[in-house]
Amino acid sequence: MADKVTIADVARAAGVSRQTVSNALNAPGVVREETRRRVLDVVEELGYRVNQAARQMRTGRSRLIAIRIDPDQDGVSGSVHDRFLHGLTEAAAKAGYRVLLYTADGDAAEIAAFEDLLGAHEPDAFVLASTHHGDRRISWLLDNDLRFVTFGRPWSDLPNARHPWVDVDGAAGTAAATRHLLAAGHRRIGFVGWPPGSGVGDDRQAGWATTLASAGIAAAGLIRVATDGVATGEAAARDLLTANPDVTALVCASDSLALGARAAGPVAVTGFDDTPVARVVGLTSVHQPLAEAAASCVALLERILAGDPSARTHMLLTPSLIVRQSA
Amino acid sequence: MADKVTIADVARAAGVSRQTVSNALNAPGVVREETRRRVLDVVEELGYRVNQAARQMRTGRSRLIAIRIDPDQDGVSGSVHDRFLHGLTEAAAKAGYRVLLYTADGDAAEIAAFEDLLGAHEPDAFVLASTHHGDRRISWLLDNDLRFVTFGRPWSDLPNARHPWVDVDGAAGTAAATRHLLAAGHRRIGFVGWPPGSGVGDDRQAGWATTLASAGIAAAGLIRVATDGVATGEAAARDLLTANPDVTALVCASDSLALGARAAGPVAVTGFDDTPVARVVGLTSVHQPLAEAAASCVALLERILAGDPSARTHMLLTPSLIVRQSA
DNA sequence: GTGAAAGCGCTAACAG
DNA sequence: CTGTTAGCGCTTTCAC
Repeated sequence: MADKVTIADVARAAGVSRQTVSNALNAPGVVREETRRRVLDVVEELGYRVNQAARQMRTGRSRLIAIRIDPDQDGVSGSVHDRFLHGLTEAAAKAGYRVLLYTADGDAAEIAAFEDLLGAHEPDAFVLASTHHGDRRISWLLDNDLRFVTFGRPWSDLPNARHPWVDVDGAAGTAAATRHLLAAGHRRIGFVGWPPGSGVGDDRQAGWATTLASAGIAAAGLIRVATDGVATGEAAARDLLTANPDVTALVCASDSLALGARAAGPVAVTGFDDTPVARVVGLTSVHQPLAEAAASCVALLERILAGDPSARTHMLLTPSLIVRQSA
Repeated sequence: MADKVTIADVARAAGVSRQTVSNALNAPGVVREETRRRVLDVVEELGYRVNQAARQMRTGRSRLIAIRIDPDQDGVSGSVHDRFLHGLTEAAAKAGYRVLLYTADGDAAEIAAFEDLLGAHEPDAFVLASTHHGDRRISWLLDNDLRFVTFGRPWSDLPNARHPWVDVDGAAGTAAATRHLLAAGHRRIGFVGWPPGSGVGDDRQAGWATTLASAGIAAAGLIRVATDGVATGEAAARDLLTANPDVTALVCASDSLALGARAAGPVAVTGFDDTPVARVVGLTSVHQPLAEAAASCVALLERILAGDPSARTHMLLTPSLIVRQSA
């Protein structure tokens, strides 16, 4: 590490004042083109880099984006968050931001983490993943007038809940899976999902239900719920198939459930998330465009941080169906 | 967010000087117990938190630990890095540090990232995962006298390569797997691994070989290598079984290979990494204590950052075998 | 266009 | 044990 080179060094070498260097870097229009050039050359030559801490003291901006990292929950779909995180880091870097990690167990703990972080490293924004009904983190951030984007739409309509979000259209995913099964000739298509009330789960179920409905096929009675997991998926699928022996295909709300369903009988099965497991065992699954979702989060954040009020929007991305042997 | 409360506010409220507040927080021994108490009470009451940027300008320490995040490589074992990252974030938080992420494609790019980071956010230390032969990142960090720990031992003996590292004993893992198979009555036990020269792979192979040797069983000719992956694992295992029809068990260098090997014939199989896939399909696999590894990295880093020269050590952790149906 | 001055919040050094 | 002074590197006024 060449020892610390400050703005003063650059100014001296370029024969200008410190302020001119700062302007050349931050307000390109203010400095004569020729001067700017010379300054930038010197910057390059000396390997000068602005010191974030100093800049932050002055501007109050850290160029840091904070996000929580969890232990892979059910294990199988842990890779989803992982891929999102990678995309976020990459997109953030392109926009001149870095990603700061924190952990927290539960909403209350996460809010405490917000306070901690804000007092210490002062991230410019937060990215909240896995939003849920009555998400207190969101109202807290809103109440405190902080900048953030959620990856996941606001499932409960908070009174003042106009915050920017990015999400993947789960219903579109299961709809694609259902259409695929219909095209393959299946007519009795069941659904294995999660207990109602989980936002994400309800959404996925809706995609299946509406697709069947618009195809003029009754779907009633073909639903079984389970907490996420392979064993529970198998049990649920077995129940469903016992009650409805004519069912030939199952759309599942997750790869875990699908894996279980697959073991429950000789039916076509689709999963959700396109996890490594799906790839390995040849499971047809709905793939979420996570890198794109992450990039969208950063794009939204950039506008928000630039003070663009029209950035209080949302983006709903469409997933794609990866067809493999299982269906 | 209660608006920014500075050290001056605390000093005023506590009726002491700014410096005394700073001392109460940073040098507990220097301040009278009663004063310290009062100051801390006020700190609590006002919700004061030290501003990192300001502190960093003074002390030159950011309380940031940087680590690279990759897209899940082969997909299957992506969860390994994920779990490590979670453990690192948690352990770092306990030690008062935060984890900063960056991406880089290749050693050269990563070195450029080091320079960037060091100039801007100035992380106090780096954690390098997936070390490899002739790792130029390590020599660069060493040359620049920077603080870091590697998760993975130094595979090439650099001349000045006395840096702290944490690793999991891969050989012990495959040895445990091999012993398990021997105990189950297997006598002809093959190995499916990666091409030689990969450090990690060679280590895992050695565990299998030495265990068989010390059991007085010849292992020659029972090795097949493949680039990591399910398909390649299956092909390699098929070859091996064709050439050695008496083989009844296979120790594999990864869960991917093991998954493939399993499909190659009716043999007992063990994998490595205890990935979600292994759990789901019931594959016996070697489990790495990643949270512990991460905590060890942080512990080492803490000592290094405290200037403890004896911290230039290493820690080799022992993995455990998770026995499932496959073996 | 360019330069000089001030100060963000903190802590190391010193004086009391 | 406590208080004062100074300055980390940068950018936001404000003169020139």
